[in-house]
Amino acid sequence: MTASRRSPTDTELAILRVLWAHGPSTVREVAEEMGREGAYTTVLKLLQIMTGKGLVRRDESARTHVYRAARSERATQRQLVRELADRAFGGSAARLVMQALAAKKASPEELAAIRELLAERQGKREGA
Amino acid sequence: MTASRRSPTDTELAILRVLWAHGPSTVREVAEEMGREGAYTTVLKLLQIMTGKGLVRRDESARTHVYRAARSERATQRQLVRELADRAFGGSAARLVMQALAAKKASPEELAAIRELLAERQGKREGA
DNA sequence: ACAGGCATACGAAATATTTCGTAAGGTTCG
DNA sequence: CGAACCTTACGAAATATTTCGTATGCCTGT
Repeated sequence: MTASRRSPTDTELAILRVLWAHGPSTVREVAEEMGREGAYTTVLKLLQIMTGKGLVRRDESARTHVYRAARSERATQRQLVRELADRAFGGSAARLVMQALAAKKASPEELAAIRELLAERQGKREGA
Repeated sequence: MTASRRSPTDTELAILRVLWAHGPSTVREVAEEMGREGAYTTVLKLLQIMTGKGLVRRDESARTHVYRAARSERATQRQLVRELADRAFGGSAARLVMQALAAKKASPEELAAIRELLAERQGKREGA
């Protein structure tokens, strides 16, 4: 199973973000949302390429095609994180986490959420 | 100031990993460590380009030049994390952390270390 | 001195990514 | 219908990245 290919490029990711945020969209909607109305055909071309790569699905039932992300935002994020861990942290997500915590300030709420998640994970070992 | 440009590419990062792990190295050493002895001049070229980009520093005092990473592994990791947060997590390192924890299993020791780090960070507010 | 080995430099091909122009054809409306 | 407008398709230029071949010269050992 050749499940996952290469991760989306920068521009592809920018497009995916629009699709995740707005749901299935036409080329025009994506272009507008990206603030690049002038580059309509650029977005079109990218979406065509992304269709070829399987990053998006295309509904051609209407003349104006509608695109949607093929994979969920979450699944894609996980893949990106995994790749970064492999590329720069010797495969250790934990080390990545520690650098992430150091790299940007998180709000107290966010820290709390993380602690909760951690507690949950460790809790699993003891069957809650 | 224009401190940081674009992050290292995949191959550049692979070279940096060698330099971080082994310290200042010659082209040959880097090539061997990467298991690409056949591609000696490729590694040389990359190192030359990286020198131009400021990613590595070159000691030319001997005939055989010695290269070292210009920035620490940690600083680079932080930059990469920040970029990923911006590109795929709406700039939130906290959300990145949560996905990272979900993406790969961490050992109990690692989880403990993370919890400790978190406790420390929250502790700061109270001056411990 | 000279041959062999090894080093750097660098041009240019091979790839990959992004951008844009233009062609072709459908739709709408007066 | 026919003009104006919209759509997709797609070739090809502009960039960026990676790879390799070749030129050139230094340093060794004999």
